[in-house]
Amino acid sequence: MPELPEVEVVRLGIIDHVVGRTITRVTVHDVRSLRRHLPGPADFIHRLEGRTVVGAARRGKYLWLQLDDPDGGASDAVLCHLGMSGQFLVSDAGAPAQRHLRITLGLDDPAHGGGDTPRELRFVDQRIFGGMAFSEDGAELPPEIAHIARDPLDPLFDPAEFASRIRRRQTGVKRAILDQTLISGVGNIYADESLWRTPLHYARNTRHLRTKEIESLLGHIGDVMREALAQGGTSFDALYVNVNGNSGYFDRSLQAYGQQGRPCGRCGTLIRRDAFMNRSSFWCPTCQPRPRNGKF
DNA sequence: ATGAATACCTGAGAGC
DNA sequence: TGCTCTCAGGTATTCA
Repeated sequence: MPELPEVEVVRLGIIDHVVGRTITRVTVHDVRSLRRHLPGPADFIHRLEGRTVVGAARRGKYLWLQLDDPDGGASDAVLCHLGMSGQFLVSDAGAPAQRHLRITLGLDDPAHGGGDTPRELRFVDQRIFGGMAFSEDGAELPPEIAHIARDPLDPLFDPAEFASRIRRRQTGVKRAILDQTLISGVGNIYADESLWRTPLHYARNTRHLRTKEIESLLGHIGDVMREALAQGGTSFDALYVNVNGNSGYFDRSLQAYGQQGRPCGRCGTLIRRDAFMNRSSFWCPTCQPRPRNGKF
């Protein structure tokens, strides 16, 4: 389940394979992966073919390929979201199609004059929660995601503003940190891990959080993401990228997520699992006591 | 405006 | 064995 660290691993994994390359041919295998590109697949293909990728950027869980501006006009982008199951692969053009291949971007390398084996950037996505869209004038920040807050790894992320905004909310703290307009990049796994570390129960009311609790939570969100990124950042092959969004973090370091019935690493109490927001929350009943009256 | 619920998706696994 | 059901969850949309 790609959250911020996994998306950053993907960005780092593909960047050297796409920057400086021209998109020669676009194949849309499944139009559902273009759900957010309203003009449709023909328009998507037309706008991409012939453009050169000059960079790859990210905010939260969104990733975008920055395109050159041949007319000296607006600098466009290809906006991508991995959803639940999205992957990017760099493949030889002749390699057989993957099972859930949705979109293929054929790449040319002008610097090598076509002498190398042609490569493709392939978007594979089993559940089609992710997708791609052409973003006009979106190179710096796609307007489609301008409402998304900066993420905790962004140097311009403002902790004081976050503290101020979250305290004006009247909801559970986990709902708040999953809200991408307050802080981006946090998904269910890192939400539970951060809340366990702080520790805070997921239903604690944002309005009654103490300043120290917000500061601590924010610190742990940043820590858990940096640790996950450090573990995932070394796992991809430099030449044939198969970035599957699995940073390798899951197997070793999770203290709460998916740990129901196992002893808490801090106190030994068995970790519990609750249904929450059509998903699950994992928490330690001793370290993260359930609030009473929605307060503490 | 804010908060909460729902639709969108596929496949693995459980239960019968 | 084959069927039905449940579960995984990020985001846009809809409703209160």
